[in-house]
Amino acid sequence: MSNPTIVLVRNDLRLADNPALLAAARRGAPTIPVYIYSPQEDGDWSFGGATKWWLHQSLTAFSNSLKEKGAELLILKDESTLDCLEKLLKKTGAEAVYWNRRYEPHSIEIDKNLKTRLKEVDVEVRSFPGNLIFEPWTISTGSGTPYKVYTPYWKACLEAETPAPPLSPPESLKPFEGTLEGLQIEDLKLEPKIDWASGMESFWEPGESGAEKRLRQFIDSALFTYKEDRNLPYQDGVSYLSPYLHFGEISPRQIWQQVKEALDKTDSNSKKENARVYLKEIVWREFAHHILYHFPATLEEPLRENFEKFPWESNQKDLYKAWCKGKTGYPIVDAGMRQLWTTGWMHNRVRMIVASFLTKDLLISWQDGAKWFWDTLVDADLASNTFGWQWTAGCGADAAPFFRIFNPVLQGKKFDPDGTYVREWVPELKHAPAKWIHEPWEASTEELEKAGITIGVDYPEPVVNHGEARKKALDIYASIK
DNA sequence: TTTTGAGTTGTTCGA
DNA sequence: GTCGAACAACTCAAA
Repeated sequence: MSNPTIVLVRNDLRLADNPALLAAARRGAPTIPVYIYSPQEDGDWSFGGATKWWLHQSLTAFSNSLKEKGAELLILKDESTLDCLEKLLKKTGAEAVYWNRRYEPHSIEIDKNLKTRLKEVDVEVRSFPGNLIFEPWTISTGSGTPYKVYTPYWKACLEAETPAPPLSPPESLKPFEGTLEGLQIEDLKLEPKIDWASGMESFWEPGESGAEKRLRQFIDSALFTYKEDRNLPYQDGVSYLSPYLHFGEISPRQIWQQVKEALDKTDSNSKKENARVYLKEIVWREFAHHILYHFPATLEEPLRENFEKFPWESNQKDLYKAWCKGKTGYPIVDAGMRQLWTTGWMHNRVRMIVASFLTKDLLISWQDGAKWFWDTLVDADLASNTFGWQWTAGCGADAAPFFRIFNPVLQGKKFDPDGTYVREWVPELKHAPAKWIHEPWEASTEELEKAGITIGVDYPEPVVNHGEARKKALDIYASIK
């Protein structure tokens, strides 16, 4: 068994709980882990700027950890993964190709094709489940259809077979002795030309060890207060694991196991409840993948058909721009959009607020919102992004009832009562008192002057009147029923 | 096939 | 200031 094993590396940039890599190690032959960069194959969904930045850091980290195990990460670039792989097979005499499964429609297409073609030339091809806890086709309703409502889906997951415990990292990988001409990670040109990433660098540590640290930190300091604190954007009440999960620097099974252990160890019912709320969030990610797998058209189209005729505003470029740049005049919305722009991430509570504002106050399509998030989020994930946007717009699975329109002022007062979050991201309002920081247009001229703010000069006027916008949205929603 | 109960994350109005 | 009800049906999942 000396002919090498190729391991296709994708969004599974970790040594631990990596079934394909472990299987390659166990096969005993030299292992060639290869990352093939082929943006053309992703079509409309090629990597956004923030994703590229993260990927660059993460490939570097993964390449180093592979080295410690004895293997070299080969970096290649090609318009076709298949062509690239065929050349590599020829060059190396490899007889097996392993990978961990992907679940996005176009990824499935590519991987299916790879499998067929490679089998035709007698290569041993194996794909493994590693990036989800529950394979999307294993959870179904009593009548065999996919779930469209979360609660029964969650119950079905709990009743399904207990998730297998995560796998250990391979002890060592046998190196491939020949020479292979690969690219340097720098050659992929993933890093931005102009240096806009400094905000991200100070906030994030991409890579498997960064992921482990985050999880430990979260379990030690925030898991048991998660239920309430996850809603407060000025606090570290959330896990910050989304980008690590997206790139597979940690697996959901690893998270599940460690959180479950912490949950089982405590006797406090309240702590158990808090941990359970977090596990439910991990399963929301599974649900988003379940929906995209069974309804691939939801990438572009609403799951609920009556929304196909929704008259989204398509000529409001100025409003869209104001939203993107965080200049809507609604402080909590602007704070969120600027946090996103600076760090590549936004607190989930605020994601709901800005998404509700775009789709219901500005009546701009969820697709436009999803595109912006895709380009700016470091955790941009096709399944979660699509699902989240459809959910807020009211056209997705288990979606919010149409009359649930977030009031950006109330949300601000409720979840950022002192204005700490707003002051951090909207420095123009730094000296605004908590009393009116979420509605600066209500302040008197004296108060504004005292805080050094002139509305319309230092900080924008509200781009729409929320009360009126709400009424308009309700009318339209009523008309598409 | 029909029936029944239930459905993440809100807001507003009126007492 | 606080509280409960109304919002408007509809679709899903299971019995």
